[in-house]
Amino acid sequence: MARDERSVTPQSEDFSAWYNDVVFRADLVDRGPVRGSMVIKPYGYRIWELLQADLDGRIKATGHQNAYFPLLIPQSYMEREAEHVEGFAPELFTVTHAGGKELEEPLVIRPTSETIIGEMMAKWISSHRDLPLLLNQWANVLRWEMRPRMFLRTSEFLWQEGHTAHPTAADATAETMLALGLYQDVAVEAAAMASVPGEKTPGERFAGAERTFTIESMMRDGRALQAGTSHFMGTNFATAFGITYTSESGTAELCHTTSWGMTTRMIGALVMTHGDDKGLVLPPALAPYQVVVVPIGRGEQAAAVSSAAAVLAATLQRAGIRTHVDDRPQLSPGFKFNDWEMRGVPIRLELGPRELAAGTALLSRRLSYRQPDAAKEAIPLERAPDLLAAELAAFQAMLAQRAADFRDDHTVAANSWPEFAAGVAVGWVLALHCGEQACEDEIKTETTATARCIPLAGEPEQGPCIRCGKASAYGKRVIFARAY
RNA sequence: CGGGGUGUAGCGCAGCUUGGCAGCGCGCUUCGUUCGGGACGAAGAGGCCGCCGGUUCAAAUCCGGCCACCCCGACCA
Repeated sequence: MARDERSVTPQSEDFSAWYNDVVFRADLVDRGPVRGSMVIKPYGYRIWELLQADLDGRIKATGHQNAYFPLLIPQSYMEREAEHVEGFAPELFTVTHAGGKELEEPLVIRPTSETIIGEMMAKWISSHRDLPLLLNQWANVLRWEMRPRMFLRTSEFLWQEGHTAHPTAADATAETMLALGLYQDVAVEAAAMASVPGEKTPGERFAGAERTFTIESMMRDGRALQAGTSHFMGTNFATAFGITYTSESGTAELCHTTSWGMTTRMIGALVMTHGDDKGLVLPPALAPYQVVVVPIGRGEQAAAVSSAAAVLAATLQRAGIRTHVDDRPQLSPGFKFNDWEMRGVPIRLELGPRELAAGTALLSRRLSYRQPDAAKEAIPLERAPDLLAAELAAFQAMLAQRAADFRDDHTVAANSWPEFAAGVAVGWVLALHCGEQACEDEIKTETTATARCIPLAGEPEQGPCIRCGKASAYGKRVIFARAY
């Protein structure tokens, strides 16, 4: 391949290869020794920490408390909810030995914690006064995946899982929607993604849930990615684990439970939502470095430039802007420009003798939507904190707008099968569907597209199924797409 | 599980057809010169050629077996 060794595979040539190039070259991740495992490197982990802090704040602000449950779960727990075990059995890691001896009962490494938390909830809840019980945990989970992909599907991943118990179905449903709303807010406000909240069709439901909701996001190859999910369990787990309470009138009642999760997959989603052929593009809200200062100059100039860079960085830090000075002496400015573009830093400031003399810094944006040729711009140093705060806010908003425009530009409403097939090859399709599983399966076989969600905001509409012509279900259009 | 591919220096690869001193580029170390879009020179360091066995005077190379990882589908956050 004639391509420069130092750049990445273009998206248009092979999106999948592009993704791999970027996550490694941007220094987000490395491969672990075990199939499907990953080492999240400091730069990638910082993104996770920022997302985590944002989401954790929202979770706590809505009355949930963090707790931590064990990694190891008795195998028998998994088997108590029939659909749940059936759904997860193929993915389980099982521990059969400990202390050099075979265990009497095998332990599974949690693929998710409904069962062990359900068991504990049953113990902790006895009265209607104990409800609602609003728990969350930050943890790692393990699932044996057939086809791993960095961040998107690894055998071990990090997430947050909320687990709540409520007296009534209405309360639990409200909680399910509340959690979905938190995810949508994080996705849009922090990650600048254009997610669509909706409900999963029955075939796409979580194992053991009565209703599953999702936020679906569009990646830059037109595929869909589930970026967060929230489940209404009804009384399924309460029945399996005996999560009951005594009501005000003294009767024994089953709780209604929920669970909801968002994962390190979000990092992959960020990459595929905003990235381009120069590499990663990070929204300021989640960028480890929002501004990178590149000092330019050697010899006599170096000292003056580097101290000015340090002063500038300190000033910006004080203003709450995550700033980094790239003072690596052995590397040329040009190398650094490319490096930080690869790593997705929103704004770069060049500081050399010319700027020093003029009392300015040369500002360069990682991406300029609708003005791809926008030039570098000199900004006065004394106004840098205010100007950069504004620039970062504008950059964040620009990315969100760009993602929304991209989603809308790649979404079509189809009323015929040819339209459907063509639409789903390049993006999302809104179509009426009969709701039958066999029909969904047929669509998948023919186009590889699946029902992503029934958008909450969809307009009421009835008509014939896009595939089989039977009467539509759900009362509105369904999003179909190829998915990750 | 099906299909394809790859295992040789930290990374990317060549060498294998036709057996004969283990190579190249990048990176790394030291010194010097450089620094406004991926700098240059000189001198260095770095190897269980995936593993096990076989053939041979001699195996990275030929033969047999095994293992691992990657990519494309089915499963999934």
